[in-house]
Amino acid sequence: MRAQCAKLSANDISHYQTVADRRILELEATRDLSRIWLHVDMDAFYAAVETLSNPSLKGKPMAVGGMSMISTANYEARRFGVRAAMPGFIACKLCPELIFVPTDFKKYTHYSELTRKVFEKYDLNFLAASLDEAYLDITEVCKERGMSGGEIAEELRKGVNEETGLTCSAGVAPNRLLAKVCSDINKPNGQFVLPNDRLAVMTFISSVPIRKIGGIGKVTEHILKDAFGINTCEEMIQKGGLLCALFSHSTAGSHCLVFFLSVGLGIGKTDTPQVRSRKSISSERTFSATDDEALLYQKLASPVGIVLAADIADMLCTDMKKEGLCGRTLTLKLKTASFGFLASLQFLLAFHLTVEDMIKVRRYAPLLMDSRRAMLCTCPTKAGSRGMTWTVDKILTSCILQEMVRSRAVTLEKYICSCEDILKHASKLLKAELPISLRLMGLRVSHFNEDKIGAPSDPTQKTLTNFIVSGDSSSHELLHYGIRDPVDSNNQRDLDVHHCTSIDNVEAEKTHEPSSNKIADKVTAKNMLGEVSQCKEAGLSLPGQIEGKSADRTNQVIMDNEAVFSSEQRDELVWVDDYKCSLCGIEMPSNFVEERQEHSDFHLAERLQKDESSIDSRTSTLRQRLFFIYAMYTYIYDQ
DNA sequence: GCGGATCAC
DNA sequence: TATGGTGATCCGC
Repeated sequence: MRAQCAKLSANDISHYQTVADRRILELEATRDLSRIWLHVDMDAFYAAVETLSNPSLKGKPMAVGGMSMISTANYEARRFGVRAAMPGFIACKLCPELIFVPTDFKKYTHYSELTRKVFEKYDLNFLAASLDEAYLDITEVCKERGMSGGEIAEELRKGVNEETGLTCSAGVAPNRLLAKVCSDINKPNGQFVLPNDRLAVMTFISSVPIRKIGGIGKVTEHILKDAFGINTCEEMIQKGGLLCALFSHSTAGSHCLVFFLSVGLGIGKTDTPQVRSRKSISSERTFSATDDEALLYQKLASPVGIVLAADIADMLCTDMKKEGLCGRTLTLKLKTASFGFLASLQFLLAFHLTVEDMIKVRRYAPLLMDSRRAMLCTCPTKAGSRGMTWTVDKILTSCILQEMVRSRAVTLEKYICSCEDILKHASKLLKAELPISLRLMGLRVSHFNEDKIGAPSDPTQKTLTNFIVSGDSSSHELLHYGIRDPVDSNNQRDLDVHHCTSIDNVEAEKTHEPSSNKIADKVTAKNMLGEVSQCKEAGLSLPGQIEGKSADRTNQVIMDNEAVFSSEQRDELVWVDDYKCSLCGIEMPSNFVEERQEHSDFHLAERLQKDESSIDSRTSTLRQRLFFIYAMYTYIYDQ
């Protein structure tokens, strides 16, 4: 975005500034100062509830959660820097005295209900944002009782305290966006009132840091700061021209111009939306990374007879039954083990990576993670290619250490809710990903039965599969092209897996390295030093030890390899009669452009694999093989 | 409709 | 030793 900013001419900027100014005027015209909204936020809710049921915790630093993750911490613990969403073992280091209390949602739900009974007295249609937060439209109650927003807030907070013994904070403002910001100002056990006055709102919002705004998270904050120099809401307006030039004009979304400008103006929603029904239901578990297929299947569902608590499909099914839901889209979520640090280190050392290169590595990381897919897949993550500015630090953390999340979904013809159905389709989704090493799996069902209400679709219209199978279609031969119901594509998948077994050698080969690069390898200082010295032995040059082997030379080698691949092997695939693959005989019409490309890639991958093993037997220093793998991925990625 | 990404709590 | 779980939404195919 910075680059795009730089490209703008003075003319462009003044043009966009005009457009932005017009938008600002339009938005200003929509400003609604007629409502009074109140945002209530319970203070350290879970921690406070736990203290209530165990008063001996009072005054001591305490956190709700475990060694893996903390949900919330009381104010004593916060003084040490302990925060929600912090891993427990880190919190321990910050505060060795810290007391841990496991989460108990039953308790929190109970107290949440008590608070909501109080909220109801002020707004029957209040919006519950979570167990411990709610928005109330107190316009009417203020009028009826002739009280100010501040007075109502005082009374409500007192009521909550009497009812529960807990304290809360409140913000009163003309809209929800502002009310939320306000409730944070005098936290804990305090309140802040922003009057329904345009000047007051503008003065208030001008100095608010953008991160305080709901919807602006870590990433958006970083983009706005880094690319536009926007730190406060006021600057949203000042840099309106730039924002206008680079953000979409769509009317919704937290990443659109209208949203950013309204934040700058302190404009937010004032309506009471109708209660929205849920759109999906899911269950997921984190576990210690494994690539054991039986174990992975077992995480989805235990073998018959053995019921484990951590059975994802069963948990989901139970929840669905509770809510009486049936859905027809099933999504499998996967979190792969973190990208091996040692593997990354080898890349760094081998290629003297610049920042640019590191971005590439991140792009290739998913390919490296999963060599089988890498050969067929042409879609690595695009995150690194969006022109975001990356600090070296950011790259190191996200490129090397960040785990990768994927999802795979099917939409079925029938609505499902039984554990068997969920499991059947989930297993197929998982099967297509094997082999893989995972540390999390999750299942989500969406596209519920009720979704249809109000949808313009014609229930009598047949699906494509039905259309073909039922014989309405005159082109029965379509079936001969291998078009199947995706749900029933097991055979095809099996074929892929079979074809790809040879490719797994890339991965298998790694285990023959002097020290293995297995995913989720433990990284210790000792380990790392050992690895570096082994890199040396294997002929890898290290920074500062480079003679003729400069980064340029490295690039040259890669480019040479690329050139060879492109000229010789790219065109060797011939479609006989423009129809049949000369290598394996598979039939594919010429208009299946992408499918054909993928098919060629597959044969290419096969070929590369063979080449690599022959090189491996001839010479093969670690360095050479890294070159080879790098070039291979580069080529496939570019394809 | 799918998959990645972001966000809230 | 060790960095969660649930749900929503948006964007670009």
